[in-house]
Amino acid sequence: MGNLKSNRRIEPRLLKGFRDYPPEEEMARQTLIARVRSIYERHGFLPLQTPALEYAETLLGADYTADNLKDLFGFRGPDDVDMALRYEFTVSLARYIAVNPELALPFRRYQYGPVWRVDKPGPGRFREFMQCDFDIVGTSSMLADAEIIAVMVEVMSALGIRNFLVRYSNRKLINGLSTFAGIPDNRLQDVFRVIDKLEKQGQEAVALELGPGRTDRSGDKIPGLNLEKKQIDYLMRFIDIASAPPSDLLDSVEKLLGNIEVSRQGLTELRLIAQYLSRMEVPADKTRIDITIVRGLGYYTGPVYETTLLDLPEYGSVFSGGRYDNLIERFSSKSLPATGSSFGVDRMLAALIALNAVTLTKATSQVLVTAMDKTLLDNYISLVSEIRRAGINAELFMGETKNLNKQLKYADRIGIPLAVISGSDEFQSGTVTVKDLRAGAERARNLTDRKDWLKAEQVQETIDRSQLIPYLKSKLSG
RNA sequence: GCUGGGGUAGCUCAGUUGGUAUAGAGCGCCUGACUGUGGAUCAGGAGGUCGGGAGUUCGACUCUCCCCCCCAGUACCA
Repeated sequence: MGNLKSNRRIEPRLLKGFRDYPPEEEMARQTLIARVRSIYERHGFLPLQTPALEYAETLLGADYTADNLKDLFGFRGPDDVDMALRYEFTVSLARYIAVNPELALPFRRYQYGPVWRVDKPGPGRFREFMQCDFDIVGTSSMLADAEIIAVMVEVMSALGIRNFLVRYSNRKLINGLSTFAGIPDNRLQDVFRVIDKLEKQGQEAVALELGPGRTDRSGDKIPGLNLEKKQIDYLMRFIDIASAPPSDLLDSVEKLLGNIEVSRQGLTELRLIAQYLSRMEVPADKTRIDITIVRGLGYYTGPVYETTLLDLPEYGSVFSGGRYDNLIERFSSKSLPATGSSFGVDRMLAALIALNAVTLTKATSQVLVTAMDKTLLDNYISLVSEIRRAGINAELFMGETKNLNKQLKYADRIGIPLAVISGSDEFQSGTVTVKDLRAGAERARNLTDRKDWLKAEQVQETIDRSQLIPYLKSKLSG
């Protein structure tokens, strides 16, 4: 078994929509996650992890078919079980809550990790990607929704993003409007899906999709919902109100929908959230009610939230969510209100990179101990150990070469800032040489002559061996 | 999924109407020089079955068909 030898060379390739996370990205991502976690935990959210694989029926509901299994990474696995990779965390959260009835409610939890979807990959869009959620389960209070929004604002700020806006609304506004306009409940989801395109496709396209449909730029036909003209007019009139000045936005909505019970309830909830946000001292310029926000997804029942980057509008919503009060109905007859929000880690990271809000580094070592003389190996080993004991990240060069040349090049390429050089000269005089590679790179910019470049003044110093640690520390803090 | 456009070295691309293309450039990479110093410079070098398969032809990177993959728009997004 396993010993069959084949000379076939395997092409090194990745599955469609999958990718590697190179060190510099992964380090930036871990920093991002650490910042986000600290905000979540400051608000009392607890970490929860759930398995990547779940029963197909857990993810899809009882009446899934083999066809449904193809819509996600689903398959018949070991023990003849139909299983699938999770495509989000919410269903797993619901399952967790359903099997842990003793859980103290409201339950605040956050979860991050990879999820998998069989989508067409695009720029910033993959089949395996990192998602980061946080939710409050077990309360209908608008206080929870306000807190979700407040956390979103804090997270964005903590990531170093200044120019963003969290907009929110309430689906109940349109729920009521639709009843009023005679749009059947089972079409509501479609209506939300179409209205969700407002930002990207514009009012005309939305009006067309609510009606007969339209043709996209490549000439492809997009079917419409075929609503009656009167119904479309109602919806478009509502959408028009969105451009009213914020001060009397809600009053305008009230004029149009104030006599519809559901809509009025939605209005009340929106006002409550705004009130709570202000009491929480969430910066007023970071949140705004925008009644065109609806979210395209099916399960939202009330307030919905979206975050846009004002400097990168093409990124769309980078952090969004809403209230979904039907959370565990798949697993229990009980109903459990919940609200939460999530962001795609990779997309957020891409945004941070685009905004220059992160620095990418390729090295974790701060010091490279070079090794040019085999007979001094013991010396090198104790040097690097000593540096590490002092709490400085360091590595000993382990390549095949003795060329100082190559060793410094190695350090330069991955961005290790300092190199410790210790040949026989230094060893005999009880000194070490420390080279500051960053200063060297800076200096090299204006030099074309190699002799000048080699002079190395202000770029390296030979110091007493006993002074090494303090010297390194002062270099690194400066 | 649908519509459209592409696939030539690791990357970006060039390659005249099918035959001096057993395929080139820049960047990158490797080796060496500059006597223990990353940059710059100079000199060498490795690397491609021209996405895969079938066909047309005396002959195909260049033409035809099928497949795969990539890009753009759009749909779906639980």
